[in-house]
Amino acid sequence: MAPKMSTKEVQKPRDKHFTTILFAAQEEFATHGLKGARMQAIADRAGLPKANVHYYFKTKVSLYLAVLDNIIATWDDFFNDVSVDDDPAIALDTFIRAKVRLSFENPTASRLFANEILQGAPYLSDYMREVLRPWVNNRAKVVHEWMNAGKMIATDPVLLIFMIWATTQHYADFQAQVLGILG
Amino acid sequence: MAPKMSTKEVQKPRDKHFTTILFAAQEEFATHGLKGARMQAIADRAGLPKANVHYYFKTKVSLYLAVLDNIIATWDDFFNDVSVDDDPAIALDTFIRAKVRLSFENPTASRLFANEILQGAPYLSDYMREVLRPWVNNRAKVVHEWMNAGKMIATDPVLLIFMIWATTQHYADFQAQVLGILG
DNA sequence: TCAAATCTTGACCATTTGGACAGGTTTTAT
DNA sequence: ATAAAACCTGTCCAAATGGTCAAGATTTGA
Repeated sequence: MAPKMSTKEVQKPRDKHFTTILFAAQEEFATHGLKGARMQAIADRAGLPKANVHYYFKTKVSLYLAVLDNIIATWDDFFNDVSVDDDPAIALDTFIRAKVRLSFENPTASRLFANEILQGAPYLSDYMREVLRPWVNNRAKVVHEWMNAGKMIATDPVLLIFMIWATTQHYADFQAQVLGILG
Repeated sequence: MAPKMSTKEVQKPRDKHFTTILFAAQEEFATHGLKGARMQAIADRAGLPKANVHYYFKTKVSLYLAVLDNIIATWDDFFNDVSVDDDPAIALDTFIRAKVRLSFENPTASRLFANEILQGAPYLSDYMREVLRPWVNNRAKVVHEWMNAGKMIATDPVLLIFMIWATTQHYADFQAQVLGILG
């Protein structure tokens, strides 16, 4: 897979196009999915000849993986923002705010991630099992403490997290629908 | 566009394949979108030769439109289930139950519809403006009455409807994620 | 019964698409 | 300065894809 962009590195001027392509690909994949995306369309979005895109990313799948990798890196940073040792109220508040901010700042990434999951996460199954699942269980523990302290009505913590996730995700994903109906 | 399947008609035995293809296409389009869907894959799902699919639906776009049309017909029935004159509590309850039921009974349709909206609803814009928007405003009125009666905390009724929509939609759309994380 | 209408499908075609590649240009290191 | 490394891109190609078609099979109606 392509060089990691996740942790900030001294970015050689020549790598400029690398980032450009990554973003162009993110939009194309988010709109049309892996199969629907066209390398030519990605090249056009990036303002580069198609052959140049292929210089940076050998195949369409490797480009797709690089985009996913990039998104996950962003989200990892966000996941680490909240600690289990925090006050439950603060942790939950931080979670909601961070999720809303991410969904609005980078709706394309949210959409692409959603699309991948809608297909059964074929390229993310390992990540799902090893990273996302433990993280949710970890967050759920915090919520559970909160309930035990009598600070909120008892309910399934995991389901609560999913409800928050769903609501914020929805606003990122359904911009067009919301705008169309709310005017 | 192809013959309406929405309202039940006496279904000639020869139209059997018509429905089969419609369902196969719904799944393929829901998974891969319009561009990503392959006519051959739809034919395979339907257990028919590709040429036979083209006999019933001239082009991929016309098949896509027929699928959308079919989904909208189902949802229209559901929209009409709730009346403005109902007691607000009952209306809201009915809305939630109907939406949850629909999302679970036919998650593929929900997903396909979501996918279409994610791309700015290019094939649904008229429907969005003329049907979906007035309907939401209509539902919002019911919720508003409820608030005025002091039966619930005051908030934006339209936003409330979207929150309900988002939560139920999410469970339909993200089956894979939920299963992967909840086990 | 039998001809018209409808349905079925293998074979085929034009276009699109992902990707290879050679030859050229620019940057980097010494 | 200069050679090696990295980058750029026009051109090409094999495979995939949406769609056509003609010839045959089946159903329908009178």
